[in-house]
Amino acid sequence: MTNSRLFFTEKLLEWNRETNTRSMPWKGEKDPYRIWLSEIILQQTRVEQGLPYYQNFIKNYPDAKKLASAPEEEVFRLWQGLGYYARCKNMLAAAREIADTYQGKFPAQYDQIKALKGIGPYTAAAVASFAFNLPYAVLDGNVYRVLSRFFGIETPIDSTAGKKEFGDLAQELLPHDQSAAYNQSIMDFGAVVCKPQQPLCNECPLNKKCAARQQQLISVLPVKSKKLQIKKRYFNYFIVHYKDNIYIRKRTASDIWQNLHEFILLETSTPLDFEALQQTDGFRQIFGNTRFEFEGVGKPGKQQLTHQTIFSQFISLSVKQPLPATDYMAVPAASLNNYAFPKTITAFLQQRHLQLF
DNA sequence: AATTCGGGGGT
DNA sequence: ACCCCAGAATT
Repeated sequence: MTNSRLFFTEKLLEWNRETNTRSMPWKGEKDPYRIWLSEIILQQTRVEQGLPYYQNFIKNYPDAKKLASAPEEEVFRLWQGLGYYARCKNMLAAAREIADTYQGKFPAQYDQIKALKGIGPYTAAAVASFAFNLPYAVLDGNVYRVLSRFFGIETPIDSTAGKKEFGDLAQELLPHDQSAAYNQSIMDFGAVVCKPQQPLCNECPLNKKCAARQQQLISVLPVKSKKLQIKKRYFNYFIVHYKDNIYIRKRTASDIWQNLHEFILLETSTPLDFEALQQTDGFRQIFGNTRFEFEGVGKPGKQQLTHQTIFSQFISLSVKQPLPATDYMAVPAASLNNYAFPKTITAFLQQRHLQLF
């Protein structure tokens, strides 16, 4: 252990004891189920955004067995709006694994924890340290930022080499007798003091030995090598009424919003109005020769995702005969709130209640 | 090793 | 616009 590393760990723990006031409902929590649930919800998600979901899940499913036996659609409804829906699917799979293989008792060994669906290196270390005080250092966005700045490491954090370098360093810095407190400290410190923008360097207890501060690298650390490309997509949704039913389906393709539902979708590579849409093959495949009556259009939607921009329009139609389209099902309009929908559709549904077609 | 998976908030 | 968020699974 070098001097600066001892200094780092000691000052961090001291900051946590004396200055850290960040409070969260699962802090100090020892129930591994609750810790796990909070960690799954908080993957790539801000505490403020995830908090109400956490409360709701704990209330509805107080333990792993309850979650494991819950109806899948009900669980997705609770997850609706939180994003990254694979987390929900994997969470259910993990809960069932805990119920079946471990009799509902959360496994206490790192390798067992890590083997559960949806649990990667970060979450395994978090649960192992917080619930069982096992010596595994967490490596999340906060840790990357704090370590890269204090130690002046310019290796890109989104590279294989970076993951190993930062992971090894984080593990070396971990005081094995205080893994829970230390892991909590470094993440809180990154969130409160060593923030992405406008970090509080003047009041930082580490500033004397911070390499980024000494070398004026605060704004360039941590380094990320990849830049993402954003695609534009045009989702034309048809809300087709048949008697009191509306056609929907569950999205299953390897694409966004897996396991969520949607109306009849005609995706186009360019924006098209209703008249132009009717001339496409896709439209004819859906409607065939079925006569339809135009009911109205909803407010156009625009949703910004990480890798794509979704432009959506909503066109309401009514038919007097069932549609030939087979992969959609006609469900009672009043039952729509039993299904989980992506944000762009729930926004439309809310809008529609005000307008009424 | 690179890509893809949401949605919200800050700048 | 762009970045970031208690990352993980898939390709």
